[in-house]
Amino acid sequence: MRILQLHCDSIEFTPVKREIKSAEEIEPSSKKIDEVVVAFVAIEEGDNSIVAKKAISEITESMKKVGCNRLLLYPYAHLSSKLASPSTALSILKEMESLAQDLQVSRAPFGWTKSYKIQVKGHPLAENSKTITAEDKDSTSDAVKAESKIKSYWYIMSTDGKMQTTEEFNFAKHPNLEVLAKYESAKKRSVDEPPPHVKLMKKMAIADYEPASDSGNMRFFPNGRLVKSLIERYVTDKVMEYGGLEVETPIMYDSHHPSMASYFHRFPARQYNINSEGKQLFLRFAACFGQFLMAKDFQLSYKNMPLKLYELTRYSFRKEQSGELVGLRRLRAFTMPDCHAMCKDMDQAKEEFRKRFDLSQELIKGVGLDESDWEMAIRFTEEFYNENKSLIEELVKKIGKPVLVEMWKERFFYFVLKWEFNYIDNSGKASALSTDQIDIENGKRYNIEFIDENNKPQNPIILHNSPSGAIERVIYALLEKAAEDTKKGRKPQFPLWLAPTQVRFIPVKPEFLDYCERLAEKLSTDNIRADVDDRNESVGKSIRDAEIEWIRYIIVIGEKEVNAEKMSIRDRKSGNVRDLSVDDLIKEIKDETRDKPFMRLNMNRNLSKRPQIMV
RNA sequence: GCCUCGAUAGCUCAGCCUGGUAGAGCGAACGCCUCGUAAGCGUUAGGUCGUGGGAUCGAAUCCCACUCGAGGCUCCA
Repeated sequence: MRILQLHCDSIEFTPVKREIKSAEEIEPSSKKIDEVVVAFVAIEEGDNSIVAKKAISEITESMKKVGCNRLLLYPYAHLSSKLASPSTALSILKEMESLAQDLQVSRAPFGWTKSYKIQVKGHPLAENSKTITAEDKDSTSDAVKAESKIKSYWYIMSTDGKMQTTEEFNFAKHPNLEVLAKYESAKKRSVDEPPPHVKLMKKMAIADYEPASDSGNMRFFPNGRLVKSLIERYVTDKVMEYGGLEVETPIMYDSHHPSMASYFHRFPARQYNINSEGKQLFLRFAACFGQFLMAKDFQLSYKNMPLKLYELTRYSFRKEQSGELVGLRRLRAFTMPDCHAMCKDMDQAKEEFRKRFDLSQELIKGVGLDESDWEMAIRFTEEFYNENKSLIEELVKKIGKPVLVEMWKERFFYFVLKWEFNYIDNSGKASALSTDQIDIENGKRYNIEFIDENNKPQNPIILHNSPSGAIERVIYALLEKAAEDTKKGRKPQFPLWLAPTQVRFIPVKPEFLDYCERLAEKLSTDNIRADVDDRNESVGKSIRDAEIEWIRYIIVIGEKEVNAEKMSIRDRKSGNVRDLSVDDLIKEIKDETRDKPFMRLNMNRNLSKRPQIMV
């Protein structure tokens, strides 16, 4: 965007004739303004809401200096040779006009040939030109600056509810909590090697970077897609069991919709922006928008509450800073289960909050992360704590170990209480998995209303729960955990229900291939992922390859097996070779994967038919 | 976004300091072997040395810019 800014005694302009088809519909009459700053503005390709905001804040600033409060926005194409489309230009001008409501703002009509008379003042600040781009550093808005100023008080709360400062607390028995506390409050980092999951996600043919996309947008190979699908299915099933109603909402929204504009004003986002036909669209960074806009259109009574809407976003987008993107830990496009509960009052919200806490805890264990793998952080305002001590203490008691507390003197965010489970990885980094928040602001912002017992409209309190956190991040945690196992001399493995291959058959000689195929077929009709190494390789080589793929059950088939009831089964978990019948094996696998979703093998059953994805 | 480091065959890496026709292992193709619980043997193919520019008779190697990745800083509503 280019701006020529002039402090004037007066300007008088007259629309003469329409210059373009999309010119504004106006009554072409002359207009004279005295004591005014005129901003001649050319909207350029790539300009967006951020540029508009920045332009207005710069204009406002310089107007303060010259002591003038009256602004005229004057579309002026000739300042630039790479103009935006007229429709975009007009909508950005309108946006600037609405952003400048603190001033007496007016706007010359767009798309008209105008004649004008102008009398510019003669002082040193009277004339000024600006070039404004989205990339400039200064685009961080006041809200972001304010956010960085809020003061946090850090404590550790023990299971008996006792709070000690992080300095007082004895971390001897809680090394991971210490890592989290240091990570969050002191921002201490000490890492000099890449996180091991990055290597593993490639090696195990789970996922990889896609250079043709933007950074942080991953591709998932068949194995990765399978693992991801299973976790997605599991989380969705559990949330629906809890009572979440699954919905689907658009991935992009109009930045100028009143609810969005208000939200951005308060919480400026790092979002992907798309300009299309004059609309400034942004890619969602959570499912909130879609679900709130949907709930707003529902007719709700207190009898319908709590109303629980759920969506698994594929994808949510956050344009994180490039330096912060790592493997599957921090992405720009990610899959986020997001379940909102609209509650009629704080009592109901608190009751629901408890249920979701239990759900999240169950879920995170279900995907294969033990309590020792993660640490809880809980954040609240001082006021909320004083009024709701018992709720907070109850949650800590449920976790059964001390948690990190962040307390704010005043509320800045839209929530009064928030907790997360943080996975602590090999490099001592903490990443949030499950989380829930009590939101007392967005019900009103989005005009979500229900009719209460007294026939009065009310805004609900909204809970924001991601019961597992981003699915990619769950996979990251599982891979980091596997890397840790390797480091400690244990064999790494996926939980059996997530293993891309659960059982592998290896024939001693090609003549036993048919028998292997029949067994694999039998297992797959029983919903077990079994495959066959039909390559002409030595038995030793085939076993080695199966071990490298972390396959839980490896079964070598030869003369002995064909003629006997039992097979010798190499079990990765115990490390032993055991003799089991097919039926006993099926039963064992069924028992271990009970209550978990199943999907069929996502690769050809025969190894010789598979592409080599990662060596 | 800023600072530091890196990018060589499908994968993992050597070569770079000290410029002179591009190397290994794994993987792939083909052939031999027909095998009992972590790598059987041989042959062959495979590389604009991340991209673009510069200095040089000559660049994977020296210089600059960019892209992508890693670590740190910042950020994570």
